[in-house]
Amino acid sequence: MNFSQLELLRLLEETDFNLSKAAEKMSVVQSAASRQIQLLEEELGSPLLLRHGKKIGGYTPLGVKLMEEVESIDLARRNMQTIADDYRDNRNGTLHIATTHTQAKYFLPTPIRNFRLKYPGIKIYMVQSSPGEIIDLLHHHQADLAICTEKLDADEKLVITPCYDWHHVAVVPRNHPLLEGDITLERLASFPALTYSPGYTGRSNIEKAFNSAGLELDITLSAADSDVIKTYVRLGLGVGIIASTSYEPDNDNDLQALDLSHLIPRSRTKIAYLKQLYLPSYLRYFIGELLSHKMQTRN
Amino acid sequence: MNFSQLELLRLLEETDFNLSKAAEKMSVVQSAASRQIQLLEEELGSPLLLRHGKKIGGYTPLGVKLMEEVESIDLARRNMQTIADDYRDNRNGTLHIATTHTQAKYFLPTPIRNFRLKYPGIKIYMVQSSPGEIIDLLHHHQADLAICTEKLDADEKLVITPCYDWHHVAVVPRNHPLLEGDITLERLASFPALTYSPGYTGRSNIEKAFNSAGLELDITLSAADSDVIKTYVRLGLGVGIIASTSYEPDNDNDLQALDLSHLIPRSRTKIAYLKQLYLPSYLRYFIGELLSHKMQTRN
DNA sequence: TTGCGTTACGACTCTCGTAAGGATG
DNA sequence: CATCCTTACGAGAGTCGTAACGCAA
Repeated sequence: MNFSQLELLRLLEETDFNLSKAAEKMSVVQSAASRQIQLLEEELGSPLLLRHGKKIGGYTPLGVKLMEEVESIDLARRNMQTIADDYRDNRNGTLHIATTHTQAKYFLPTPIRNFRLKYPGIKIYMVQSSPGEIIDLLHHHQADLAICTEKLDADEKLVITPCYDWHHVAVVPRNHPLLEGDITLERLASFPALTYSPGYTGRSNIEKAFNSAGLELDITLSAADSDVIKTYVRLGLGVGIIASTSYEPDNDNDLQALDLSHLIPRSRTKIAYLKQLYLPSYLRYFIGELLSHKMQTRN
Repeated sequence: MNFSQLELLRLLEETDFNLSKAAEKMSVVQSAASRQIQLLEEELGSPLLLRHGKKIGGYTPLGVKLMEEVESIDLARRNMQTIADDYRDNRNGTLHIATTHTQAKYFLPTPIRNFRLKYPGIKIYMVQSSPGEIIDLLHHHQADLAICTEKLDADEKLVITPCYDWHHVAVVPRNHPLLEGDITLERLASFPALTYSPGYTGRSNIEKAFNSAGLELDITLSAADSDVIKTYVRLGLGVGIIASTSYEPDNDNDLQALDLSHLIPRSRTKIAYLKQLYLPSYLRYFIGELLSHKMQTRN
């Protein structure tokens, strides 16, 4: 048994059990990969892969059980490298952040600027994606840190820390009829609405609010990103419902924002990382920056 | 990085950082071991071992950090082997039990007999030792399961399950003056006592009882084992204080047992195993036997 | 026929063991 | 001077890549 064999076994899952592709990811030829898998199966005394004819269909039940241990070994090995790298020179390294548009554009700029001042040598990779995929990226070691609002519920493999709370605002062009009179869910529901796609940035809380009031929101346009929503609000398509943090008075002074915190439950943006993952010093620092920045966030 | 290098690094700790001995345990020559350690250090980019001249003094701080991950890898690899073996044939295997004399002689015979009926192919190795050493055996993977009363307190690496409760009895030859009148701590303390060595079989509870009563017990003889104590009680050296389970009416009818459950706190015998360790099916069965047998244990 | 996994075999790389060297107490 | 770690080098084991084969859609 050796690390390459286990890595290969792990890569099979990511490649839909295509040995050729897994071999390529390991920079070896198929035949070598085939042989290594066979050696591992021979050593353990039972087949680990289901073979339909000459096609690999998946793990055997034994294989599935073993994969838990393989994951654990893989993680520990990554940690060893991380620890050693961090020890040798904690000013270099990489930081892979997975987050949504809203966080990337409106929350992260300041923490990242502060972080760069202290760790200019760290290369930052930011992946923007949907909350569901962000979680996947964490689990597949393609991101060190996730920052988002939705889909971060109890997950025993993750450490999840609340970062900051925020609420939604309605944005409308100046002189919009909504601006006259009190804001209620009923009045909001009487206009066409523009807001986030399902699964993004507190969309679930918006639905919760209208559903429990027995109202249905007429959503004309769903987008993953506040800027798209604002653009179409400017075109007069309806009332935008976005995160308060996404309304920038300086740039958005042609729009007016209306506090909805009394109508729609507040949302909580969280930070998540793998529980067993070793955090190098710069990553701990960055998390500290995120958590301290939340204090200054307007509510 | 490969498993042998990590195993070698781990063995250094067990051999007082004697590379020659560690190499021997791996069945390789010193020079090969030396080279492998160097390759690992080179790969990680920093020294892992403190070298005083040409002598290895211990791990570097980096080395210490890495050892946690090495332990984790080692455990997962053992688990893989166990899982595969268990899957291929769960009727063969080995069961390493670490326990004390008292459990081995008076508690385990029945569960082990029952276990053998179901799993005749499993080789049972029983190590008798002191509670402190029993814990060590678990941590060093030299025992799968520990059964004892003392020293099994909260340990985050262990799963500890209560097995059965018992109390102490005083044993004396027939016609001993202690037999006339009520049993009190004071009267007990007035005779020379024979009981377990410190750290064995509820000795801590015995001390607790006498200490909190402000009494000092005159312990003439301490032994690790109930049979030795009974032997000297028969010679008239004094009053024996042993586990109730160690008094066998059939064999010990020349002695009389006096219940001390109202004087000395009850003791609890526990089962422990490593939290991260995979338990093969026969081991889970054996634990089940232990836990169900406790029901039948006389109190 | 193309794609994918397995088998066969020669070339190469890597690790081991032997043996000599050097440091420490 | 005995113990222990390191260095040097040749022999051997193990892995890889090329190439041919087998099976399925």
